[in-house]
Amino acid sequence: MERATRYSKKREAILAAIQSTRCHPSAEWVYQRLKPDHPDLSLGTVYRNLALFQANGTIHSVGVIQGQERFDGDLSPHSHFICNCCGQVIDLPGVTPKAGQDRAVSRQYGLKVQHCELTFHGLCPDCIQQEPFDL
Amino acid sequence: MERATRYSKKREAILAAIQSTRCHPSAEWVYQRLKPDHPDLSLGTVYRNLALFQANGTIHSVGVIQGQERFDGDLSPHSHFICNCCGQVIDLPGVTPKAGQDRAVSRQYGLKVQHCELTFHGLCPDCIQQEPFDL
DNA sequence: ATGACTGCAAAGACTTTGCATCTTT
DNA sequence: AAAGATGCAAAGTCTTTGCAGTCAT
Repeated sequence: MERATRYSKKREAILAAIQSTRCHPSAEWVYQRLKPDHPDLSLGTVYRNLALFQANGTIHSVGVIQGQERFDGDLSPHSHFICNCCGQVIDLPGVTPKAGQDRAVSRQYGLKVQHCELTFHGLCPDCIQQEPFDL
Repeated sequence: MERATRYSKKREAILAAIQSTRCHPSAEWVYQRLKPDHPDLSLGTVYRNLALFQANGTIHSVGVIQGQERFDGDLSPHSHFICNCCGQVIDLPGVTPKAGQDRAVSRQYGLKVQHCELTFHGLCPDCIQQEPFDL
């Protein structure tokens, strides 16, 4: 038997915060973002709800970047670029893995592929500018 | 001026440990692995050397899996499958992103792509077997 | 009322770091 | 001898969790 889920104003606000930004937020970011309107919000609640959203597939994890886990509320197929310098995550709509590659891998290796992600790493426009030229 | 690097028996052993396994080890794994032969090895040294290897490109990070960062000493182009259940990382030789996609992304988005990775998530053969069938 | 949700603060897990000591060159 | 590398333990970060009080149904 699975645990029932009730309505919660803060849960709603946490999800809305994630879904209304393209910055791929961390728990701390969500907390700081909502703190002004929800002065009694606690970081523990943010973490608990992020775990819940992840478990039921409402959001995805982008992975741990510079020590903090980052989340994405956009479930449409797209890839990410992660800046090695500032940690910014940039969406790459339209960029996808080869079609059918997940099924090919499943068959070929006897795995059950549930998810596939393509990620690019490097320097974002901002950090390219700030790079020293004599290196 | 950059800092010189001297020889160190432990550094050599740490690198050898990573390069001689396909398990994509964590710092703790390397530490436990070398402890018998190097009783005075400390975890701090493992971390410091892992950071060094990563900085000079001798090893890659596979990312943080279930709380621990995992590393890969195999620099040849290949992809990874990560088990959502046990955290095991499996190499997928021959599985690669679309050719030229990194350059396309660089151009299209004004980024400087340095690295691109394709990762699959799901259940490994071991965990498929242990899955309950009535779910 | 019942069971879920939350705040708070403590605990946990992993990683980093300061400093004295030991090694390599 | 100089500068790097290490052990040890303390400190740092991010995340999880226990418990008592609060809220939704």
